[in-house]
Amino acid sequence: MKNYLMQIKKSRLFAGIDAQELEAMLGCLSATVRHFKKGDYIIRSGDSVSSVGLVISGGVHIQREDFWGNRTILSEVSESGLFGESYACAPGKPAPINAVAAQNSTIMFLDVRRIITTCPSACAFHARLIQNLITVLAFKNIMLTEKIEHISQRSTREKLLSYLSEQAQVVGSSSFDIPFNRQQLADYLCVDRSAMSNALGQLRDEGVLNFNKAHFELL
Amino acid sequence: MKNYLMQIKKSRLFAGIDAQELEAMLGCLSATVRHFKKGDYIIRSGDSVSSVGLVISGGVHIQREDFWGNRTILSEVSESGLFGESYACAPGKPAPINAVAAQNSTIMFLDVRRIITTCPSACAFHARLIQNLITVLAFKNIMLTEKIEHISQRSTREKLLSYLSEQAQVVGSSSFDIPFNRQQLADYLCVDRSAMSNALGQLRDEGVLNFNKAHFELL
DNA sequence: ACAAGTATGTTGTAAAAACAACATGTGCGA
DNA sequence: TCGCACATGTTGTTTTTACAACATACTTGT
Repeated sequence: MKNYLMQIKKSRLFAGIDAQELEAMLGCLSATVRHFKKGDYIIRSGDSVSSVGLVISGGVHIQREDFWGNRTILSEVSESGLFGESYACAPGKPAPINAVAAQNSTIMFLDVRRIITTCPSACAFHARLIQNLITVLAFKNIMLTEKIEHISQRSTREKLLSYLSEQAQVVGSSSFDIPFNRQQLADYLCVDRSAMSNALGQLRDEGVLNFNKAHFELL
Repeated sequence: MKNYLMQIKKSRLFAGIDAQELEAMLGCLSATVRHFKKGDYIIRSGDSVSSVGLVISGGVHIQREDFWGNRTILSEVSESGLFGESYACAPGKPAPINAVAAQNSTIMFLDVRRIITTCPSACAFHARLIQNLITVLAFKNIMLTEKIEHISQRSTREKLLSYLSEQAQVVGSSSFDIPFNRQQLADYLCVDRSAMSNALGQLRDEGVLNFNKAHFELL
C-alpha cells in the first residue's frame, strides 16, 4: 500500500489528510488493491457496488450498453480519479454501467460503509473523510445540473448563450476565457461543431457577444 | 418545532429515524424555522449557502437568472422536499440560483456543518443522518447522469431509444410502463411533443417497438 | 349517456441542425 | 522561413425538428 500513497494523496477523497494519517486510515478502512489487465471488467452492469474505486495507475472507461448491445463510453477516469461513488452510496441501486480497464491498471477499493460508519475509536481524520465524500458528490451534482441546464435548451444558439452566460456569472465579469476549444465545446453542448460555429458568428454579427479563440465577451 | 414533525419525518433526510429521536436531534442540529411570504427570496444568486432547506409547508421554486436577466424555473420543491443541499455541501461555491417561495411557506434550515460533524456525545442516529445525506446526493447524482445520457443524444429518435432502453434495463424486461405522459416525456427529453410523437410512430412502423399509452415494448 | 376537457396522433410548413466538403488561419517544429 | 498539422470558419445540401393547426381518442364529472 505504501507505494501507492502518492497517488492516493492526490485524490479529492483524501484532501486535507496528511500522509502519516493516511496510511493508518487505509488499514482502518480495509482498503484493498487489485490489478486489472487492459480490457478487464472492474464493474459489470447489474453489479451491486459497495466500494468506491480509486485509480492508482492506468485508467478506466465507464461505458454503457443499451438494450440492443450498442456500447458508449460515458467517461474516462484517470490517475487519482474516483469512480463508482454514486452507486456505492446509493444502496440497492445496481450499477447500470460497466467499468473497464482502459490500460493495465491498479485500483484501490474502499468500502463505502467503512467510510460512512465512523469508527468511534481512532481516526481523527475520519470526519474529514466523510466530509470529502460529501463534497465530491455535491460538486459532481452541481456540474451535472449545470450541464443539464445548458443542453436542455432547444437550439444551439440557446445552448451557447446558456453556457456563456453562466461562465460570465461565475467569474463575475462579462469578459472571460473558456476551458474548451470549439470541438470540445460542441461536444460538451452536444451539438455539431460547424453548426455551433455558425451560431457563434451569427451572435457576433448581431452584437450579442465578441470572441477570439477561447476568449469571450458578452455585450 | 413539534408541530412540524409530521412533515420532517417524511423527508428522505430523516428516513429511518424514529419520531422520538427526531425531536432530540433537531435541537442538537440547531435547526431553525422561518416563514416566507409568497414571492420572498429564500436564497439569492451569489449567496454562500451553508444550510439545507426542508420545506415544511408551501413550496419553493428554484430559478436561475441569466446574464441578460431572463428567468427560468429549474425545479419545484414541494412539502418534505429538500433544496440547496448541493451548494450547502460544496464549500466555497456560491449558489448560482434563486430559491423563491412559490406560496406562503415554512422552511426549516439545517446547517450542514452540524450534520457532517458528528457530535461525539449523544445522537445514536447521527450516523444514519449522515448516511441519508450521502444517499440523497448519490441518488440525485444518478438521476442527473441518466438524464444527461438521454438528452445528449442528437436526435429525438435517439433520445427516445436511450430512455426506453434504460427503462427496459431497470425493470429487466422488454415490456414496461413509463411514469410520464407524452408531454412530460417530451419535456424530460427536451424535445417537441409532436415531433416525439412522430418519432414514436416511425419506430413502431419500423418494428423497433410497440406502445400503448404509457406501456412500451422493445422488440 | 353526454359534454367538456385533456391526451395523443397527424399533417404541412418554415426554421434549424447535421453533415460534408472545403477555405482560411494559427501555431509549431524542422 | 517553410511546411505541416490542427483549429476554426464558411458554404451548400439533406435531414430533422419545431411549430401550428387540426383530428381523433380517451377521461372525468354530472
